[in-house]
Amino acid sequence: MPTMTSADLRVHNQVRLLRAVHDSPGPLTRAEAARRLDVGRNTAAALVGELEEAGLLHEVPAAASGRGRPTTNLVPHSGGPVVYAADVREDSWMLAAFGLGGAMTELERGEHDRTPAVFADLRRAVAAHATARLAAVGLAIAGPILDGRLLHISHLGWDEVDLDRHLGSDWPSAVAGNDARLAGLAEARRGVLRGTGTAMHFHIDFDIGGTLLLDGRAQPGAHGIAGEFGHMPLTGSPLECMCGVRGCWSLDVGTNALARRFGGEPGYGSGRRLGREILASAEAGYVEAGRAIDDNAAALGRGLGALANAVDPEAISLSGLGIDLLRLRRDLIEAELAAGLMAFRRSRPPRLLAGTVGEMGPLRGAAEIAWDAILTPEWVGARL
Amino acid sequence: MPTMTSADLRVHNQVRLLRAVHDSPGPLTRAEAARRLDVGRNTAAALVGELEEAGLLHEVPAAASGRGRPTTNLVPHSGGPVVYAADVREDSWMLAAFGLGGAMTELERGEHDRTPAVFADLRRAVAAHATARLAAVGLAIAGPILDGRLLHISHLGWDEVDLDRHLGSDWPSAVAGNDARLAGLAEARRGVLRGTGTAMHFHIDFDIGGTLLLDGRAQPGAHGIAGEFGHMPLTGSPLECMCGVRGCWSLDVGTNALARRFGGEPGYGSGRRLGREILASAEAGYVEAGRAIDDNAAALGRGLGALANAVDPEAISLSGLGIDLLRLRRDLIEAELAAGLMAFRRSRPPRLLAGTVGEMGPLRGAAEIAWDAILTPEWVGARL
DNA sequence: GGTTTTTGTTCGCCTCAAGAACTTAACAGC
DNA sequence: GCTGTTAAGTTCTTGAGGCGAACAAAAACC
Repeated sequence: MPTMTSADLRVHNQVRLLRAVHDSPGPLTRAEAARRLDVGRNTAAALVGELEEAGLLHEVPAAASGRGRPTTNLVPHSGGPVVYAADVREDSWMLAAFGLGGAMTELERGEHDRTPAVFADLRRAVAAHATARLAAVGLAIAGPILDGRLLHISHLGWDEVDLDRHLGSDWPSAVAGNDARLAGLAEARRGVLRGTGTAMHFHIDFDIGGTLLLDGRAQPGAHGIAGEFGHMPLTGSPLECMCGVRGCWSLDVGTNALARRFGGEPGYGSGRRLGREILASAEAGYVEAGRAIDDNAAALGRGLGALANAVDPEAISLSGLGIDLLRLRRDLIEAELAAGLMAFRRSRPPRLLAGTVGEMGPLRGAAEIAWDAILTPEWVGARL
Repeated sequence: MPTMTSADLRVHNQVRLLRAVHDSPGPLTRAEAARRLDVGRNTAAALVGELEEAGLLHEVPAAASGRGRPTTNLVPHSGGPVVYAADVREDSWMLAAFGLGGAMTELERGEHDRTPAVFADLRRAVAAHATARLAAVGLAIAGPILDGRLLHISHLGWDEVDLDRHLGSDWPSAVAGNDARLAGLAEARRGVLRGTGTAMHFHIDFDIGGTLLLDGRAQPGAHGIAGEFGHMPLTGSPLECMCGVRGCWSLDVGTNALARRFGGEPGYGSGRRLGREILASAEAGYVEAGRAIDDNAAALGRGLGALANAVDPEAISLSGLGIDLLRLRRDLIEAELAAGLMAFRRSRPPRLLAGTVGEMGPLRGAAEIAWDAILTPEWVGARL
């Protein structure tokens, strides 16, 4: 609970108003905003007026809907702040701009050579698209980020890659997060998990990453490296994992597990490709491939059940391969999930949902954490 | 972010002041409170004055400490609100009163016959000690509580015991929580986890219960039944658990696991007694007992490592048998914990701490949730 | 006994949101 | 096409909150 004086109230309510605009799925009218914030029409007028003055919001006449005097829609200011978000994957990257409300404009994308040189590319790209309007940069990275700085991505051979060193400090407040966590955040803010209290999201690719979502916030943990659910021994694999632990859940779920089964080489690239082929074979009816998919789905469900005992989520959403598994073997996943649930919980299992944000999940999540850095009393207050 | 008007500011700051008094480890002076809340001395005077008026706080002259005009200590009002907290265990119960700041007064305790009739006893006890000052009741129960109402305690044969039915509704705002969760909350508020951001607590008794603590709040999950970490298959046990799942961590950790090893009957009572005897034997140097303790400790550490990968806690505290295991085999627990951690995390393992609140942890935690129900703008505002 | 330090107290100032009363701009019905 | 209804916008007054400045009080220090 922060200190607050009557003067701080204005900024407090202005932030609430901006958040309402940002979070609103559709266009938000001034009258509706007043209702949502539970302030009078007069107060809303004052708030909006000052935000317009500060170049943070713009009013445009709204199409009349029904009786009554028509109102205005609250839209981003043409000169207002934007955030850039980048998604750095194992072999490619992408940079996009996001306005208030979440409108995306792709800026640039590229491949990279699997060395930290990608961050130099990114830096160049941000500089190339620099604007005075740029207010924050959000980064999604396919690996754990310790204390917001140090990357440890074993399959790329990145051992203690220092983000600060590679990115420099010429950007306004850069914030970074794990891709799976940010994908989950995107689902919680703009996808299928919107409005949930306690939820989990899992992105299934060559392995599993995930996050715990509480009231629309993705939990980072003490050092920003929470969410490695894939590296818990939930399904009894006897193998040793690249992470240094034996028996990880990820050894049984994801495209690496599929590839390994057919003698393919597990790995982020080849494993993923082979895994996709196996998925296609299974869909085409090949029995062996189908069995592999079954085992993958079963292991997924079993692990989710175990986690549900600990977390008691209202809903669990999946992305990546998880969406395919859900499409092909939902019954199996749900059966195994139930088998992993303590008996008394089986009458109220968590809802199991396919993510709706899509491939851009990490990017959208990165935009959200960047906006979170902006939509604070401090930043808005300084902007006037 | 709640709506706030200038009139709400008063209550907001009054709640902050009461919380500061409640959370302060030692006596809190008015001057120090003003600094902590970051309000002026004049404002603090006004806040305290109104709270004294409302019978929520009392000022007593403070012993002068160093230079300067002496100030007053903020202490509970002699007619102010108290909360009652009850701890209902498998065969006994206890009721106590807690004042603002956490001062405890035991009211009554008793055995029970392992049927829900205990709640009638409890109801009688609360009625017997009824006061106009009673503002809320907190309940710690040794089992999961679904949606704050339905108990499912398999080893007692309680299947869908409805708390509301057994307790009636003649109490002011009763809140209930799982005992392990509340023990963790007590550590986070008044024990070894005070001040942590992301932390976990585990109470090890005949099995394992726990909770995730974020900024001093114990996470309840969607239905209030989060925290059953003991019912995840973290250590590869082949056995079937009473909870209905195979391979639970709890099958390898806790007094039941010790008892089972020596052919004893697992169970909350006998298992616990036998487990304690084995612990004593191990301390006395008996080799077989020592091995059993070793295995228990190793399984504990291994599970904690797995969970730390997912949660990234800054600290993990233990209570119950966990304190003994930590005392006897900390090295083993830490080694196994490290082995379960992803390699890159091993340089920053979570701090592993023995809880300091003690046996009354669940009771103190129950008092905390009861006070949480009181120290809100709504309640304080209504009280004037 | 004077000085320093810390705190309590009083008073004027500025800001905020609320509420009431009024105005404006659409739609609906005849 | 006119009038009534409905929902918003606008204006002004009002009460409350916290702050800062100036002053008073009560202890310790020298």
